[in-house]
Amino acid sequence: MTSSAPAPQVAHLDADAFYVSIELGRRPELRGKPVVVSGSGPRAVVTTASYEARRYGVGSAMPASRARRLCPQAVFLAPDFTTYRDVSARMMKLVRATVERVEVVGLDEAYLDLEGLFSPRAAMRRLLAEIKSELGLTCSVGIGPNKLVAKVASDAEKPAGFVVLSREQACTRFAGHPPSLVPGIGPKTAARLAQMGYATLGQLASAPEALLAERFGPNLGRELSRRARFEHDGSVSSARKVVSESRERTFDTDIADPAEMRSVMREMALSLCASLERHRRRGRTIAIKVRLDDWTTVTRARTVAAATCDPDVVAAEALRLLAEYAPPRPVRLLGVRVAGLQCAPADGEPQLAAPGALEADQLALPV
DNA sequence: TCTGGGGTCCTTTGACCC
DNA sequence: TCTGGGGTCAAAGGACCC
Repeated sequence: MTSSAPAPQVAHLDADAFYVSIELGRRPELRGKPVVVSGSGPRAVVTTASYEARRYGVGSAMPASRARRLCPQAVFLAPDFTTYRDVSARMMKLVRATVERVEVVGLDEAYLDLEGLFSPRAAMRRLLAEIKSELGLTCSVGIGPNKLVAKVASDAEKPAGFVVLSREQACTRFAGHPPSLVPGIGPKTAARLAQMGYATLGQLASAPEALLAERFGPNLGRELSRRARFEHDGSVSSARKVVSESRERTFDTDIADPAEMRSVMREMALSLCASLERHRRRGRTIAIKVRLDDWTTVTRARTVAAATCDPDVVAAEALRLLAEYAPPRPVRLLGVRVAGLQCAPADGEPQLAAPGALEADQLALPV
């Protein structure tokens, strides 16, 4: 490398087995044992598994019933999101005391803009030590020239990893890994790529971009090609706008009784509106989601004249949409959503129309 | 093996307007 | 009058992420 401008440095900080670690903090007798945080119903899934439980094949998003079969001796704990949110807030406070620009992604991870830091690596080491001593949590860190490299690097040596890579090093190191290693390439896209003969990031990186564009559309095609080369120019942005809020519920057993569906829908609309009200949010688009017993998922939406968080309006519209769809089979999930959110006007003030002047950004895949 | 909940964003399609 | 193109908006579906 010669005289190119110094690459911006980004860190990705990711708490290891976050929920489980918090639980172990208050139940130290469980340390070293397989521990699983999951719901309790027949259709619950695993939220987090300790590394001991992972050795038995237990992993996130797996049905809890299967986790129990794989590891019957595991201790199953119900999630306590109130505490997790609290610990997360304390962790992010420590992060912000170290770095000015922080992009929080979920409760347990964040991107940090290291620009301007005197000694980024030393600063990150100190931050890790602080998080460990104050909260008892171990984190993994990835550092790279962009968010994509940082993210994949932080995942590479979990738990307690500390991996610094240039873009070129990332390309070399992960060339033999499947494309799904990269965020934004999920199972569906990975399967299509595999069918085209691109089973590794190295192969994908040398695929003709025109071919990818033809198969996946110009935006995603180009993005796949760039990601395979670990190119990414999204910046670390502290402010994200909430665009929708929802409630949904999966039933322990499917329901077929319309009256029961209406009752659940009403209940969720009330809870949703209470939260919208609390956050001074209103939205114009009211949508429902219905998942049938055969897993087909249908959404229906209607945009109303004025933004609202009125439970009567939201519930009535949701019930109307449900009646119009009239689920033809038993239902396993119902949901309600309010989108097109805007902040409520100050009392008595008329609401200005949203400018809607969003930047024409590049394809906004995660990372 | 039988798949949560809460989100974001993209693509496609169709309506409507100029 | 007919046709086409472009822009915008809304709806629906789907992929993906934590």
